[in-house]
Amino acid sequence: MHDTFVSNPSFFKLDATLKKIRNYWQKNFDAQGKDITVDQWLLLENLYKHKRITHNELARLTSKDITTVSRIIELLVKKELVERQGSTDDRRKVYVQLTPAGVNKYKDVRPMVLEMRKTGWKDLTEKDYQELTRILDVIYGNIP
Amino acid sequence: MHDTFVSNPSFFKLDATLKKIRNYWQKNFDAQGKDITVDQWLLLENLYKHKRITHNELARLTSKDITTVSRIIELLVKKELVERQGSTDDRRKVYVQLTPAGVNKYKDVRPMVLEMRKTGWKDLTEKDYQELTRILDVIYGNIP
DNA sequence: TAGCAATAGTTGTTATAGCAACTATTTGGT
DNA sequence: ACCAAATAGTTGCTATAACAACTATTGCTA
Repeated sequence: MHDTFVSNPSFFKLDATLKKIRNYWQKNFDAQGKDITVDQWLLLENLYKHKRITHNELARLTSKDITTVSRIIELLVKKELVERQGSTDDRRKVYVQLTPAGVNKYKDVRPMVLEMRKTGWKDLTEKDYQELTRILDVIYGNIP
Repeated sequence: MHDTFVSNPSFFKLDATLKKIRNYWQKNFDAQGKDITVDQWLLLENLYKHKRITHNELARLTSKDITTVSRIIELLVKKELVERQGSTDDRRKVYVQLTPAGVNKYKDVRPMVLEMRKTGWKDLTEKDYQELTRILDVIYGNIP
């Protein structure tokens, strides 16, 4: 734990990298006329995987605030990619799931996402991936 | 470049880690009554280092959109931590620098930031830092 | 079982992010 | 010298992020 990295801008580098990725994804979505944002895509991905979940679970799965999830879902409902269903057993809960159009959107966009991930990882190895994962997990766990 | 990581959510992990750090920093700023946001701090840091620079340079240094910089500077000016000066040689340019109160704020907040960086890097080595830096730099460079 | 705490979700507000459109200047090519 | 292109910055708009306050339920406990 020397000053060399205590004073170094790792936060800045994480932020800059993430913005670069996010902008690249968004530009590609726009260029292909996908009419979707990066974060809307992340929710679609989780809804495809989990079929039918509450706002709360979706927030936990995506590391998003529940208010943010609520508003993104609102936009996805307007686009008719997602539908909400009030729970009958616990009337506080609202379940969310993809519409058929939402499933199509997922299948339509997914190949692009895989390609873009490949682009980001060019010249990096499986070991690099594991190292990145490990280091980020430690940092995440260190923070109270 | 196997499917194991092409399909894995590295974007998500970066995003989640960054949010964790950002929220931790902000909570600490608030708890100590620093009356400043994380991104405002990043600008202060750069202004302290570079003394007197334009919005444009600040945007480049921080990986922020120039419109975002313009608005954050506006808030810092309202807090009287920063002052703007129109350039005389090129009248499109606006130079920005810390006020004496801004310098004090920087010196007041900096020890907290160093402590929080230490917390994030607990149990990690200098080599880990270099690995993270290397991997993020490669990803950054891969993206057009 | 009455009442209070906890939980799920929405709404309001402020900040950051990025694009488009705009003004004001400066630069470059002819 | 003139006009088009480029540059610096601001403003308007939409989306994401987070906190606080609020409603509507459900669970817990005295």
